[in-house]
Amino acid sequence: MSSTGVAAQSPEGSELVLGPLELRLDDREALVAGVRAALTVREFEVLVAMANKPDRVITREDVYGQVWGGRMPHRDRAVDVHVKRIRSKLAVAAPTWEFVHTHFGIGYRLTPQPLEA
Amino acid sequence: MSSTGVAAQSPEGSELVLGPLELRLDDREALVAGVRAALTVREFEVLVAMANKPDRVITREDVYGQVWGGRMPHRDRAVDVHVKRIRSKLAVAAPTWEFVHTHFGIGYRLTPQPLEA
DNA sequence: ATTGCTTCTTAACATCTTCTTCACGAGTGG
DNA sequence: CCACTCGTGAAGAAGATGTTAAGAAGCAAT
Repeated sequence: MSSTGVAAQSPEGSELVLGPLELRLDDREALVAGVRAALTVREFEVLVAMANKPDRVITREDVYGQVWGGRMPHRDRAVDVHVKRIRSKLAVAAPTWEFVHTHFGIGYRLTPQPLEA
Repeated sequence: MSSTGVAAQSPEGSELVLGPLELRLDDREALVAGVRAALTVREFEVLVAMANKPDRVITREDVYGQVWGGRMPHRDRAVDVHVKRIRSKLAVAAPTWEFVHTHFGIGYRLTPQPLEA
């Protein structure tokens, strides 16, 4: 666990907090503004992979390696599809926030950001 | 927002209270909205295992360890079957409440919750 | 020990969820 | 304009969970 960024420990166990986002690692549960996000196991793992480098760009290959293990097959879209579902579910729980940002040709970046100034 | 799912310990006999759910540990008796739920010993123990971590996800392995002891055999369904019966009996006593929630691929979570939001 | 009753376990089948992949359209940058 | 990347919806397969039933195992009373 040599993660960078804003990590926090809870009495219940290890827990990652990023703005309104709360990731309970032992329960594999994600809360957004206190609301359960109902992520699947894979979705949660993808989100955690990004959360381990908060506010930093992470490549698909990197995410794939952390979640699926091994090398990502050429043109595999698994990460994209999971990111899409993560976005949808987080948007339901916190419609005024943006979380996952796309970096074209590179990967994604997890940065909680209020929509509309 | 957070007026449901309040856990409490009684100083008198040991007793767990979760919303309309009341677990009398000494008597091994479960009351739902004041009504006796007539759980069997195993059912009661499974329910207590979940009640020890209210509103938190608990794995089948964890439940199994607490109730049966030792490691859960691969593909064992005992926990599931007991959860099913617990659900049925609690539903009889409190038809408008949901208690045990499934976390796919992980386990269960005990959170008293009124139906029909 | 035997009977009668309750509870537990296991198995089998039914249903649901999730993961993966495909396809196509939209977006991006040269 | 072209090649590539990404967003998105849908469908099938694999796997997990729900559900029911039957028999085994416990248990109390005889």
